Amino acid sequence: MNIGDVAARTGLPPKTIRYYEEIGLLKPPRGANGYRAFREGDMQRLVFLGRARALGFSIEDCRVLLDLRADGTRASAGVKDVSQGHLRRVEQKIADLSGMHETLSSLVRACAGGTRPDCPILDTLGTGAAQGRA
Amino acid sequence: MNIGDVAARTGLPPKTIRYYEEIGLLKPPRGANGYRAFREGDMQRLVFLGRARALGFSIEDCRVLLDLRADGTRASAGVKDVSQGHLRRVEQKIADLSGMHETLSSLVRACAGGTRPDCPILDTLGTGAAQGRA
DNA sequence: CGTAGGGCTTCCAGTTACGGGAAGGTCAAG
DNA sequence: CTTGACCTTCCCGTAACTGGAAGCCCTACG
Repeated sequence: MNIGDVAARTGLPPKTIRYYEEIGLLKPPRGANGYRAFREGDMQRLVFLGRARALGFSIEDCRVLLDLRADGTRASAGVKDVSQGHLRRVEQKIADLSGMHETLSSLVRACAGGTRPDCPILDTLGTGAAQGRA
Repeated sequence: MNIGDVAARTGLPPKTIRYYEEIGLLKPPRGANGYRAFREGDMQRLVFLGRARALGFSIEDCRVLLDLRADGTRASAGVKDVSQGHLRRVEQKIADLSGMHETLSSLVRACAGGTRPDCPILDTLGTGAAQGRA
């Protein structure tokens, strides 16, 4: 299978697939013409990568997960560790963004938005750091 | 004031301050020795930048906000536009991350985590895409 | 007065995970 | 045999810095 077919089937752009090969996530053999000749197993790895990336796993996490999958034995513990670590980072990010969201939405609500020269948003960013929580 | 003092007072690392100058966000004059000589106004811009960045505004957003602030007249409308745009992007990000969080936490819950060779996380990532929502 | 230290300067490279685009080989169809 | 779609590699650009090297400057101490 050529890269175009694999791209169509996995939903991953050819550029991304080449990149994954470049960083060693898969090693499709080459045909006589120099084209990558993807096997079924390469496709499976790419599907795996696409799903893991969609869940926000980093490339390095994906590398570890692929190794654990290939390992076969004692996979669960490692996989769960990696996933929990990622889950915690996601939770932290959500918390950070929620904090920003709260402040931002209160600022936007407080701003009249017309042609008035005084803007509570600029005031808050520029001078005293006080800001209401609603 | 030298860059070290400014860094201490604004909480921004010297590297970051130099970077902000490099991309044109401020232009502190130089002393005879080549050192940056920060004025009060430079400090104020940096404080502004620090707060805006902490709220997640992009550098380009910050540039616009600083311009609007310097402009003086008709600031509110533009500032509100920029802030609302940013707020929407933050909301989108939270939504994306919440989706990941839901799937991830259900997967982690489903994984026994011991030395068992079968792992529902690997199974979900590797084969059929079905996954319970709780 | 010499030197040791800390602070300042610039420049270069690396980070994450690709995307855009150029230059050029290959393949199937008409 | 040419055309057009596909493939290849290579290099640059992204956001917002951070780390580190090489080298100048300034203050203080003995």
